[in-house]
Amino acid sequence: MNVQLETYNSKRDAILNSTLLLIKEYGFHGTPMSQIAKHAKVAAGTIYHYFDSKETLIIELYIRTRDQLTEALMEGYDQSTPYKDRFFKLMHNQYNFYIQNEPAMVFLEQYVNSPFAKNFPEKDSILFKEKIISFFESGIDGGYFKNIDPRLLGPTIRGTLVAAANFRLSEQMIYSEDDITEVVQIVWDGIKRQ
Amino acid sequence: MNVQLETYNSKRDAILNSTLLLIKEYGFHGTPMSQIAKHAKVAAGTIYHYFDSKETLIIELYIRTRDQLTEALMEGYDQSTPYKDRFFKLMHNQYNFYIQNEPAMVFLEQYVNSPFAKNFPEKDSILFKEKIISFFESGIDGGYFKNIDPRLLGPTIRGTLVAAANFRLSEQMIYSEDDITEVVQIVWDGIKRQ
DNA sequence: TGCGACCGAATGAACGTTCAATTGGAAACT
DNA sequence: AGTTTCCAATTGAACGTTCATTCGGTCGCA
Repeated sequence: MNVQLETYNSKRDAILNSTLLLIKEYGFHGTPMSQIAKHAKVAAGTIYHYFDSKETLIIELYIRTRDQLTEALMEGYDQSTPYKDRFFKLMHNQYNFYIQNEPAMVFLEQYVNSPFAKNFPEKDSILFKEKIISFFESGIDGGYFKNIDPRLLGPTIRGTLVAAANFRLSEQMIYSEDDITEVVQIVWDGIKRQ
Repeated sequence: MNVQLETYNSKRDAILNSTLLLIKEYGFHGTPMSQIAKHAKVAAGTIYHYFDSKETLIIELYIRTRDQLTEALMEGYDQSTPYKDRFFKLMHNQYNFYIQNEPAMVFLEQYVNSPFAKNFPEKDSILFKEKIISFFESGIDGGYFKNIDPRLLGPTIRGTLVAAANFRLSEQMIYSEDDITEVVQIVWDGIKRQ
């Protein structure tokens, strides 16, 4: 049953995976549908069985990738642990996701800076954003953070983690838990109440 | 003489300016040469009098924009003032540049995440990067900063400032000097020796 | 008169998308 | 159980459009 479901989706997934890899390598405009088809080992027409157009293909790839990031973020989240531990856990998860999924990180960064992002309202992820924002708000209310607009915190943290992950990856460094902690410490020290 | 020089370059500049604005709006693949020509009020063929191809046009636009950022960064830099003041001055300048040149910021962000950046060696700007890195090194040696790999500091700071500038701009906020200082303070507190 | 700046229609390649045809496998029927 | 029916999945050649680039020609100035 599960196997059947996977079989059913296998081509769709292959198309999405190929799109992710090729876009990381050649960018949006540098990856024709024909190349995606070839890489995914399907015919060009097959892509249009699963996606209306190249644009919706990319938007659906964004949704899938963003959801993967969300899931990775939440892994091991434990409401009962101290706030600072939860914060560090979230940061570690995010940084690890970037390091372990370079194509996903590159794609997300390209996407958010592209016109696609403007033309596509985020819909359901708004709920997630509100969860994150309320998490920051409780950090401010609890006296852990400076009194910063909580909507500013998300992008700021993302900016730092992405920059650090990019650097680690481009330098081909073997990363360790110490590395990660060093970067997360920069974020924490930056926004914590002094 | 200067006037003649400006006249000589006016179409070239118009092409570069139009490219910047259109790419911010529609992205790389969304701005055809014909549209650039129309916006710059020149014929399509004229672009090829100044640039070999669309790719070199974009690369030269990157060089010009990056040099504008560099110049803005260095404005009012005074070697004789205290280190912390110089650091804050640099951060203010960078943040102000982003806020006041949104198309430039968006373009730079798109560019660094695009395949162009990989295929084009940076050449001369390496000198500038080394200046920045040695500035950070002296911050570490002087005991102001944590002992972080100085090559990590540049991108990390850029990530924070870009994220903050993006947020300010997207929220249509009137920004004030206090705003800027708040963001710079996050950067400073993050990397300073505790 | 010569030359660089400039024009814009023409060119041809590349691309996203379509579609008529084929396959395969599951239900419906005998 | 075998046969037919049916439709979703898949194919890849073909289509029409878009786009970067070219090129023959005009203009204006030295």
